[in-house]
Amino acid sequence: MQESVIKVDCYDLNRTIESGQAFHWQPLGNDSWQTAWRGSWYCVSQISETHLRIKTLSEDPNAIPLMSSYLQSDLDLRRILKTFPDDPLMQTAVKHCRGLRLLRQDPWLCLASFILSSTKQITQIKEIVHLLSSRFGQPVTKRKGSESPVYTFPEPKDIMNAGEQEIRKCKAGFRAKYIFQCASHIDSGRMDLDSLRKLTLQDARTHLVSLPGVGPKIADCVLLFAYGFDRAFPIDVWVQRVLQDYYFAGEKISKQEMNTFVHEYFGPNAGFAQQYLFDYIRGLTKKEWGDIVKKRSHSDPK
DNA sequence: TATCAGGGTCGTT
DNA sequence: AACGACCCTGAT
Repeated sequence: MQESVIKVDCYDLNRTIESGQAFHWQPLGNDSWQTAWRGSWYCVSQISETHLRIKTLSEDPNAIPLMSSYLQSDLDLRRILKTFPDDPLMQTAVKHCRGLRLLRQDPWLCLASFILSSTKQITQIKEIVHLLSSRFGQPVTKRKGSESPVYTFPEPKDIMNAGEQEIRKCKAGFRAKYIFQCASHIDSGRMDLDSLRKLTLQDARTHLVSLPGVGPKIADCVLLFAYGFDRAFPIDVWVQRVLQDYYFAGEKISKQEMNTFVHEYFGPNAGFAQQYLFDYIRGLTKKEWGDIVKKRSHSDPK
């Protein structure tokens, strides 16, 4: 067992893991989460405002640093927040999301997760990821034969061997075909996810969008949550609502204009800002959101 | 019981 | 650019 306590500044582990960017973590007590990652069991706990603890059964001497990198625990969050636009909604979101970070995930798991995400709720996405892992992944236990194991997410090869019908049985629905086809592209070498790291945002995006079942939104999620392209800005139903209702006050606008606005307005860390807006408004009632929109139209008519 | 929406994409007008 | 199809489940 390897164990290490790492110092952090303004890191909210629970909020980060539950913010709809990663789907393969399981709660283990109040402020602890476990997962199977890189073939081993891992547990991350928030032990104070300023410290996280990482435990793992991995023998890899780099296991802890790799998990730290995944957690992005040494990122200077204040520096990021300073670049956000100074409008009431954004600043309220910043207060609400205190300690929310972006993770740096594995491209394949991230890609598969967000293919599964289309018109699904976050709890459903987690369930599908869990079903796929428990049926076609590799079991990993904290102690031999004790508690119920956690499972690694299946590799593309495992998905291929399982077959589309079995993927479908994990409640994947029409997404099963896409997962299967993407696995095929990757396993055969027609798509090399690692090679995308070296590309520009636009080039990497073009490659991702060429995959079956991957459109602009899912591509942007992978670019942001796995590759760390800070300007990638996924526009899902919630963020679309924010842009339409709040920033454009109901005014009709083309996708093109919207992308231009987002890039210029939210700046170099647009993706981070997007996640804050997403996490904030997702928790609001319809009425609360309506009130915010109303207030904005009084104070700042466009 | 019926309808809607949930971190979309694809193929067709 | 707009629209239905695609699977399926929980909430209203």
